[in-house]
Amino acid sequence: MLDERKLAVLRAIVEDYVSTTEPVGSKSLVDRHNLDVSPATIRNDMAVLEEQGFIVQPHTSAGRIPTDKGYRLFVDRLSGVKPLSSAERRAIETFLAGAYDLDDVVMRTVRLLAQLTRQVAVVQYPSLTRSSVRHVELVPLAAKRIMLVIITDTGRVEQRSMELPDAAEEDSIMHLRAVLNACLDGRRLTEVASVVADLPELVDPMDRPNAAAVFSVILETLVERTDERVVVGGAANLTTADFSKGLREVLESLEEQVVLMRLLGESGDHPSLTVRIGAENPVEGLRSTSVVAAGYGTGDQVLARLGVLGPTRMDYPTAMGAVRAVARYVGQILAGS
Amino acid sequence: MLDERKLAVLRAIVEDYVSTTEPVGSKSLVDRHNLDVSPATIRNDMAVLEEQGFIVQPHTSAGRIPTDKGYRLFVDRLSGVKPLSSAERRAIETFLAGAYDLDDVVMRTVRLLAQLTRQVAVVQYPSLTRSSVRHVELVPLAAKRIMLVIITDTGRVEQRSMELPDAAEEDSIMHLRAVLNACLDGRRLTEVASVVADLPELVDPMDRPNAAAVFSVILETLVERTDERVVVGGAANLTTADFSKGLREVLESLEEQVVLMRLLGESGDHPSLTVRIGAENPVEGLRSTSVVAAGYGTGDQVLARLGVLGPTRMDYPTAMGAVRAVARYVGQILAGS
DNA sequence: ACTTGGCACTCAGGACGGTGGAGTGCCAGG
DNA sequence: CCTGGCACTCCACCGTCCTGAGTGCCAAGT
Repeated sequence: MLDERKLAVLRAIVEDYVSTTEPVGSKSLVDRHNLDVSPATIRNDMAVLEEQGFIVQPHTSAGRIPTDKGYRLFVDRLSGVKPLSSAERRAIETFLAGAYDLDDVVMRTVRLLAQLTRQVAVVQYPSLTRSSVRHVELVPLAAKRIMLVIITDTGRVEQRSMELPDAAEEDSIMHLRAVLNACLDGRRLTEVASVVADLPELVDPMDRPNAAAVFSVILETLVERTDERVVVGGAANLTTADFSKGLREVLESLEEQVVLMRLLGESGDHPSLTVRIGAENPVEGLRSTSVVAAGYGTGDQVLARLGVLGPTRMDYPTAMGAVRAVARYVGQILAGS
Repeated sequence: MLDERKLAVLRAIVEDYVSTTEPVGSKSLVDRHNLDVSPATIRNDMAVLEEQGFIVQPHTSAGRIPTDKGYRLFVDRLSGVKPLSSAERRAIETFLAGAYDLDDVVMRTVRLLAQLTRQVAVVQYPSLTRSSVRHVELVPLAAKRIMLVIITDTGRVEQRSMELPDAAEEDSIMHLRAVLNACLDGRRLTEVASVVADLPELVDPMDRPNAAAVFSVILETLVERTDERVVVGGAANLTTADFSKGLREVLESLEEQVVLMRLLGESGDHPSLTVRIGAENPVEGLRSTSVVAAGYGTGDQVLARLGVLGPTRMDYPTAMGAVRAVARYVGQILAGS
């Protein structure tokens, strides 16, 4: 149905349109790429491609531009993942190696991705539900007020200050802390709920009310709160691509955590590259953008996802290369700390 | 030099221009506001105002628009701070009251400000240098690796994972932790440097190398690192105001922490409202924007600053009202937690 | 059965020119 | 010092024309 040349034509159209931002016509195609046929032939091919829905013309007698479906075919069958230059690889390594903090890693990653791809970068913090507890700390702040700090093996630190029902002695808080650490240390967060249910028995009856309060906050923080943090960077890159009035819509979407999560793909269990093009996108208002995302993690374990967002007219091979490479390096960094 | 009426004219011009985005002429001025004079008179006044540099015409025979100097005069002498409606006050209260976390407070504040003013909101985290230590926690992660967590009285939690020179027993870490808390608890961060200098003597000689490492990281984190965190929200509001191509520049500036700090005003010791108009702005690239900022804190203590950023053509009275009100409420919330 | 050159056709976008209207500056008279 | 009148300026808008890039189709060639 689509012979070899027609595919080549589609590829050429995508490439040209991405680099020039202008509808591409049969003439300019033949001399830019060395297709050994005449413009007329190309026109026939283009007519077919258009009929099949891979390209359209913005108006009669203008060049063609790819449709979402066209990009999809391009990504699936016509283009590979462009590997980074060695200079870029080194840049990534040195840039990420300097980080000393989970926050810092995430921040640097966002900047890096944005700079590498000249698109908007989106990085999700290592998922809470996939990490395990490394330490629980209770810090007395006032008579009836403590701060709860939970540290995970991925380096995430969740903190929450809370009111206690009863005034508590330093001792009883320390005891509670010991119990918590003994029972929760090393547990996957998904197990926490069941473990916590059994805890009250281990606590001095006097302290039960306080303990119960703490337990419920722990559950709230670790289990119920799905709020996975997401960081965005490089929004300035949106100005290059003219979304005309849609820009506002895009910027607004980027400020909503929930939207960003859906964007990266809630499933996200496999580390491979995911590409969502235009209307494939689950988010209303980002229907004119594409997302290239990948999971990252330590070893085989996928902790979270990261990616870039840009206009559907995006340099997919490069974006995919950058996302994949960065995801790998971030995984290494996290594994090593 | 500028009589009463000329000032009224300037005020009217600013108000009209802000609300319509269009140059305002003598005719439309007289019937919109009830100045009891003829357009011709107004024209004379406008000629004077223009000569003095308060207004300009974009081109001959168009209306006038205010200059930075004009806005400055408007803010200083012609407009008060518009108090919020009671509905807005209630909205602020309920919205902020729901926060359970410093992070949460900051995030909510940003959203609130952005929504209230329809501008870009900028909120700085409570300054480290102005807070005091409430607790220091050392969490063993591996044989030679610990996580250092510092909690301040403003609710900020700074964390940092670090490598130790020697493997350390749980005991010696707990001891170090006790020493640190005994000596640092309640200290202003500015005092930390001198206190830490005396610490090594209190530590078992065996543990000195590890202790030294920890101390130096504490200093790095609390003292040397000026990196005050700043959060931005409502960037989508920039699209309404047409900066044309300057938009990219503005967005880029907003992604740089350092720039944002300078924007809010590094001085920032007084809690009162600060307005920076156009070229008054210290930041290259934000010369076409204005910033309305205020300090916030608990009681008389200024912890940090927050504000909004928008085009010079901005509704100053409203923005000032919102910023002032939000700053106060945030102070209250922080004081109460 | 493709490919090719030729040809007529379409249409967005830039250049040109005219017009209307909002706004101005200036002046002479109240 | 204010005011009405008047001539002037120039942007924004509108229709027109024109050009060029690009197309679809067809008939001829391989």
